Amino acid sequence: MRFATWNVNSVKARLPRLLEWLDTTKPDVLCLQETKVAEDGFPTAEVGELGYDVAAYGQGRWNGVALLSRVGLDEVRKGFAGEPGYPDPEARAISAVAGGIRFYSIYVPNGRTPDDPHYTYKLSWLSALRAALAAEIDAGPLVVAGDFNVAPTDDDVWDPKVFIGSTHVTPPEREALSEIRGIGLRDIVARPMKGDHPFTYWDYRAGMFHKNLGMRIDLVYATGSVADRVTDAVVDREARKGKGPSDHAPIVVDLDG
DNA sequence: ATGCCCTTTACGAAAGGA
Repeated sequence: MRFATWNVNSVKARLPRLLEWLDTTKPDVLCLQETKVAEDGFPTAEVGELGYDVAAYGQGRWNGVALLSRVGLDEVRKGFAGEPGYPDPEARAISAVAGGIRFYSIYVPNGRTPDDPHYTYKLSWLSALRAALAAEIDAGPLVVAGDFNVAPTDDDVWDPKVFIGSTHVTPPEREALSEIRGIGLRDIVARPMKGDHPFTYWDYRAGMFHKNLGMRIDLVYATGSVADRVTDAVVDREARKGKGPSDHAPIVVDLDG
């Protein structure tokens, strides 16, 4: 089984690239973030022609998550129990069972700056996610994948000095991720196609991608029942090249069986 | 070369991203 996660930064703007990527990479399950469309605007028919079922959760202009699967999609849930909003609910989490695994596609709030109310919201959201996951960690195999908007360690940013005083690297954010792992989830670290750091995001500006100045903020957390089956995990930086890419690259994970 | 910000709504410009 092959699954993947990808922040596409608008599924409409990325549709030609998404379809080409699906056709060549052929994941069984794909977790999408920042789709930026309401459910009725999702290109369900287009991905359906490639054999994928869709579960989408969107609100239009911002956010938006989805799951694509060609091995079934059951027990779809939009959001999670106790999920905070700002103050209204935002489309940042969707989960469903596919191929015997419950997959979460999540888009963690950005936080903006450490003194911004959105930062408090980010920490609350991560805490609520941990609680929701803890309640079902024993229910079966689980994968939580997506844009966590946190670089777990200083090795996960291209220059830690640049990020002093910024979000994505603060101790409370990193502790929130550690607490999520603490309920029984393992970080499936992908191998980079280039360099020593499996970065998944590179700013569009200033040739950051071409200098490989990125961040590892897209993550795959999985229960041991899934992690023990991993045969390969890679950041597909090919998908970040060329004309009209997302600013994030997909992570592709292969499982035995 | 992989190449120097993008997407949304809305029709100009502002917001958000990380």
